[in-house]
Amino acid sequence: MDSNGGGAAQARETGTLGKLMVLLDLVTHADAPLRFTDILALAGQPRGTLHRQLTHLVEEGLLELDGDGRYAPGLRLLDFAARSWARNEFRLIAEPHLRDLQQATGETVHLGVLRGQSIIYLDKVEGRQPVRMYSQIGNASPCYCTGVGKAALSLLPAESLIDLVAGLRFTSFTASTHVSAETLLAEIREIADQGYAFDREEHEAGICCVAAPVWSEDRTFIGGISITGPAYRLSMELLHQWAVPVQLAAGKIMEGMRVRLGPRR
Amino acid sequence: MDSNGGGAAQARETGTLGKLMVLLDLVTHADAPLRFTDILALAGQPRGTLHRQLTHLVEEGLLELDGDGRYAPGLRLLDFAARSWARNEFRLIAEPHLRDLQQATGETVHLGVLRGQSIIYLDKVEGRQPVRMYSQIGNASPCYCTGVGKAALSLLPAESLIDLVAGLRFTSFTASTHVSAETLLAEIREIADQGYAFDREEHEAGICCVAAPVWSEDRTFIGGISITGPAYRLSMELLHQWAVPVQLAAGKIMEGMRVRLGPRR
DNA sequence: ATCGTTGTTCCATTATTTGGAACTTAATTT
DNA sequence: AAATTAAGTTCCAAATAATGGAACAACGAT
Repeated sequence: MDSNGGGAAQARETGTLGKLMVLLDLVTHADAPLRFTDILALAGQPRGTLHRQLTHLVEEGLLELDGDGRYAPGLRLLDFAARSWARNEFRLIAEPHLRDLQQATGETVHLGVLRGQSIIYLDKVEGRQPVRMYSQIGNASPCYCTGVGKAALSLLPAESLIDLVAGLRFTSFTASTHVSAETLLAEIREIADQGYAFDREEHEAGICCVAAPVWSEDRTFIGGISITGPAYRLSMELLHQWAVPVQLAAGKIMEGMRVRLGPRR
Repeated sequence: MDSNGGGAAQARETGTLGKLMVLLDLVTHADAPLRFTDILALAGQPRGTLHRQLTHLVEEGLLELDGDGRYAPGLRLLDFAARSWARNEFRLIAEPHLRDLQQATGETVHLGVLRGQSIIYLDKVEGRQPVRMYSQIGNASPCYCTGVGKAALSLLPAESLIDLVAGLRFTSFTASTHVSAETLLAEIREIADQGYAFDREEHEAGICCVAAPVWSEDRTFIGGISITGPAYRLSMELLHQWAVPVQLAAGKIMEGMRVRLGPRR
């Protein structure tokens, strides 16, 4: 369902916009279009206020209201996202290297960055597999149970890391998901030392990965890349072997960023 | 570039939100990240006001501010869009039929819906290449020079059509792009009669398509599906032949919507 | 027909946004 | 290095928009 996806409905200091974004979050996180009354219960606002807010969101195309009075996410969001994705510098620079890594290993390669407590997947390159689960791009996943997430956390300065981890609410997706700050922090330290991370079926049963951290010098992007696949095919031994190419690819991406953005930053 | 993309910066009656969305449009439509001063010039607002607005957008993750003080679209937009896309009922129902159509013809198949003056592409099924989300999905294209767009327009009641066309600003993308309301309206009438539309390299040189209109009974979705490909491979004769299967697929999608959403609407 | 539910509109009160100007910081020129 | 210009940030009284309670409509079910 919702997992913890980055702490949706916190009171932010962004005035009117913040309140509207909470609503947008509510509707986009729901499993199905919501009726006015459903939102009323969830948002806990006066009817008149909520009605106007929803109307504004609909007029702007951020939400859509169907013939049965149900609110769904608006398609304008797709337009915004398509632009945001097409032009993202980090992704553009990383793409060829992701492709190389996919070629070399034959498995699916991901690029993700840390935003708040979540990893947002920026790109994905997969083999010829007929199953197209390309919904992964744009998806937000928890940072504490994904390879890319833990790799990203290993880049944070001690204090930020403590703060972030303190705010996590752990959801146990599988038997091996971290459920305490202590064990997570211990693993993060280990990852920081060795320079790569594993996901041992911590987010999804049967799926594991090796990941390496990637960052831009201006710290706009703190993230990672990973090689992901089914556990029956990817032994821990194999994953250990792949740690090297993943780290190499990560290095090339960072080098690309330096060249692209200029040396002094 | 920008084409005309649906009339970005109109003064809407959505209060604070409308003003912020204009800014978001500005930044996402730009070809590169914008400096504060660039936005200041484009938006024509007092510095203090603009600064607070941008700060709010950044705090909400809708924009991002890099180390050089340049504003880029925020990654939270991707998260919203991924959800909005994954759950879209129209797309979910259409997908298997798009797949069938791709199999039958071997060419790329698109699903798009009308939003304002633009077609927003909701899905795309292509040959052996793995789909890259957002490569086309989510993109907004003009309605007057795409097969899906003209098919969608043919569904509008006379009055809405006139209004919409009256508001168009025609951009001549190729030699065959419609540049006047008269010729466009004439073709739309023809399309309404025959039930399918062509794009004869009107948006992009060398690319043509056949499209059929698709709509949901509650008129939440007014759109179309198309088979698209390079003109050297797709003769007009071939496109004429494909008009039948495209219309059949469109029919099945509409039938699927009826079943899914219930008969009385 | 009546009642309860759901959705919409209205308007005085309240809170937020506005925009001009003063201020700080960074970059460029002399 | 000092002076000058540009770029970015903060402040606050005035203008504007959001709020929320209540009254009003529309719809379904009994």
